[in-house]
Amino acid sequence: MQTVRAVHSSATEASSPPIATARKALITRQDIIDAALRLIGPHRSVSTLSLREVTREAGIAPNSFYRHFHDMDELAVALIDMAGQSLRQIIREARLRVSATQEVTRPSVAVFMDQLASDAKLLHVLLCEGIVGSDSYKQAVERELQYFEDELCVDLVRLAEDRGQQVTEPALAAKAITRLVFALGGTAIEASPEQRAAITDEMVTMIRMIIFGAQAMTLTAQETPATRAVP
Amino acid sequence: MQTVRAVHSSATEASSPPIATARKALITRQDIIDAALRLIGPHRSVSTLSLREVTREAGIAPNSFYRHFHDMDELAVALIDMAGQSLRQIIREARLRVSATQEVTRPSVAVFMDQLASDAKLLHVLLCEGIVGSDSYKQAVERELQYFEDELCVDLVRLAEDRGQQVTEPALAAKAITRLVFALGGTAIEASPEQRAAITDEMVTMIRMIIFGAQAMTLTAQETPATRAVP
DNA sequence: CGCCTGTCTATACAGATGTATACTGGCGCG
DNA sequence: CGCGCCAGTATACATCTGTATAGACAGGCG
Repeated sequence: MQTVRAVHSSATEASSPPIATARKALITRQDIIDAALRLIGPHRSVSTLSLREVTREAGIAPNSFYRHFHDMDELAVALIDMAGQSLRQIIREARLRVSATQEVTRPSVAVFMDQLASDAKLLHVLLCEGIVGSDSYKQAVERELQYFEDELCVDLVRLAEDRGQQVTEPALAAKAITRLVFALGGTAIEASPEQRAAITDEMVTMIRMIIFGAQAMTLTAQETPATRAVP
Repeated sequence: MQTVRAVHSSATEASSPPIATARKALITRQDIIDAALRLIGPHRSVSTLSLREVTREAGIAPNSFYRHFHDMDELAVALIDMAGQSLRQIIREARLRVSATQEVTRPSVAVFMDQLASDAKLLHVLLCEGIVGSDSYKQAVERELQYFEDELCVDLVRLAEDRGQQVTEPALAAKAITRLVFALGGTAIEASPEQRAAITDEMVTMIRMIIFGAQAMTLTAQETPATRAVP
C-alpha cells in the first residue's frame, strides 16, 4: 500500500556524474498548488491535506514547502483565491453567452455547470472551506460569494428594467440564487453527465421561481404582511 | 493542556474497596456519541475527528471504543442519524406552531433557527458531511434532506390548495427551499443573535420569493418557454 | 579562481494516530 | 464456592505528522 520510493540507493548512484541526490531544478508556488489540487477530491478538503502529503505529490522534500509557503493555511488561501478567479471567469463567460441570446437563466446556469465539470476541484474548494475550514478561510470564501452576488444583483435589476418591471430586494434575490446554485453545485460535482443535466434543468426552474417571485412580490409589498395572503 | 485524569492513584484508593485502576463502570454508545458531539465545532467536522481524540474526551481507553463501534465511520453514521431525528423534530414543532397561526413561512423559519441555535452541533454535522465526508456519509445526509423535502412538498401543495391556487413543481420548490435554508443555516451557526435575526428575515423573504414564484409560474407554464418573457 | 548566497535535500526527533496483544477485575452461572 | 465471560485497561508497535538542523549543489559576484 506504500508507494515505494527509490531513496537510499546507497552509494552506487546510476546517473552519469557521482551526484548524490537528483534535485528538482526549480520549484514554483504553482507546482505545489497543482500538487494540492491533484490531491483534493470529493472526499478531501484542503484543510485535511497534510504538508508531507502535498510535498510527496509534488515530488519534493517536505522542507522545501517552507521556501514557498509559510503555512498550509497560506496554501489554502491561495487555492481559495484561485477558485475565486475561476468564479469570475464564469461570470464573464456567462455574460458573453447571455448577450448573444434572449434567455438569461439557462445559459448562465449552463456556463456554471460546464465550469463545474472542468474546474471541479476549485469549486469544491469554495464549497468545502465555506463550511469547514478556519475563520480566515470562511472569510475568503464569503468574499468571493459576495462578489458573485453583487454581479448577479446588477444583472437582475437591469433584466427587470429592460422589461419595464421591478424587483423587490434584488440583493436578496441574488443571494438566494447564489447560495442555491452553490449548494446544488456541491451535490453535482460527483454526478454523472446525465445527472448533471437533470440538475441543470432543476436549477433553471428554481432560479426562475426566485426571479418570478421577486417580481411578483412587488405587487404585494406595499401592504403590511398580515393584510394579504402571505404564506 | 492535557486533562489530568485520576488514574493510577496508587494503592491508596479513596473509594470504599481497594480498587487498583479506577475504570469506567459502564460505557454506552451514547457516552461516546456525546463526547464526539462535544468535540465537533465550527471548524471540526466529524470526518476529521480521530478515534483517540474521541476516547480521550469520553475519558476512556482508546481500545474501549471498539467495544461499541467497529469504525469511526460507524460513529459518524450514528451522528448523522441523530441529526436526522433532530431535523424531524424541527418539522414536527414547526407544524405545531404553524397550525396555531395563519402565517407559515416565518414560524417555520423561526423554529428552524431556534433549533439551529440549540442543536448547532447536530445540524452542523449534516451540513459538513453532505459536502466533505465519504460516500456513505453523503448518502445518509441526502436521505435526511430528502425526508425534509418530502414533508415540505406536501405542505406547499396543501397551502396552495387552501387558497385555491396551484403550484408548479412543488417538489422542486421544496427542494429549493430546503437547500437554501440549509446553505444559509450553515453560515448562521456561528453568527451572533442579531445576525441570526437578520438572516432569519432574509430567509423568510427568500422563501416567499420561491413560493410566490412557484405560484406565479403556473400562469406562464402552459406556453413554450421561448414565446414569453422567460428570464 | 574562490566564496557567498539561495534553493533543494537528508536525517532526525518528538508527538499523534490506529490497532494488536495481553492483562485485570467484577458479574452471573454452574 | 469456583470459574468463565465480558467490559474495561495498559502496553506496544508501526506509521504518519510537522519541523529543526545540517549538508550539497548551482550560479552570481569579487
